[in-house]
Amino acid sequence: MIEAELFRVLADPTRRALFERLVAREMSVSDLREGFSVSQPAISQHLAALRAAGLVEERREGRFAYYRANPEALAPLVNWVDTYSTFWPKRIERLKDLLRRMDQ
Amino acid sequence: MIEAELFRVLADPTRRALFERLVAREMSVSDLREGFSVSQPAISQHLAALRAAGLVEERREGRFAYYRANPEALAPLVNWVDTYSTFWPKRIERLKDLLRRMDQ
DNA sequence: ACAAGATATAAGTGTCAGCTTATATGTTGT
DNA sequence: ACAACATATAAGCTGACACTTATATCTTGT
Repeated sequence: MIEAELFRVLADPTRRALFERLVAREMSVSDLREGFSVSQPAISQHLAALRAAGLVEERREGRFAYYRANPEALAPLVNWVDTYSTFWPKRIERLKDLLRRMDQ
Repeated sequence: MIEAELFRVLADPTRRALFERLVAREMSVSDLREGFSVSQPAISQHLAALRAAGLVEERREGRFAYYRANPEALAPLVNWVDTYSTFWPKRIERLKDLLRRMDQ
């Protein structure tokens, strides 16, 4: 049942987009605001939700707050998906492609 | 963006539980009702949502409706999870090992 | 034909999540 | 010290959604 919070938190598109951007690189709240049409408090609230789920971590530096993704927190979701995605062959091919792309 | 509907539909715990039971085996709506505290219409509504997302399929037989899971519909979710959990270094190694073993 | 059964749809309701504006808290530079 | 800045928190509003009961639709057995 541990995946419940992850599903709930990641169900929101804005929150998913924030997480995705933070996987690429660490960013401040102001950085994150760019490209989103919501207010700064909304961003902060989403970050708090992601943080409560362990999906992002915060590093404070003066008046700035830098956030970065913690993909390991996806583990329960990965487990769930692995359990129920029984169509392995295609998935293996996709994983190979993915790893090839990342090796460069 | 294709994973959006999957996240939304699977965010509901009751719906996830229904899907999980239907992965194990095909069941009628009445069968599914057992173990849940919600009404029959609620079950039907959840099944309709799962069906719209392609996560379950229906087979009619007389006055019965038999549902079964279609795990392949998880593909976009699997893809998303793989994309972002691959940034988890240990998972990369695990996946590489897995693929090496499967190449033989 | 009709009653009982299985499921779906309709309509209404309450709750909650995400949004907003306003404000608080803490920090930096002058 | 104070103004500007970066972020967080508070409070209130609104829409979406999961639920309910009531009813419709279709099927089966007598």
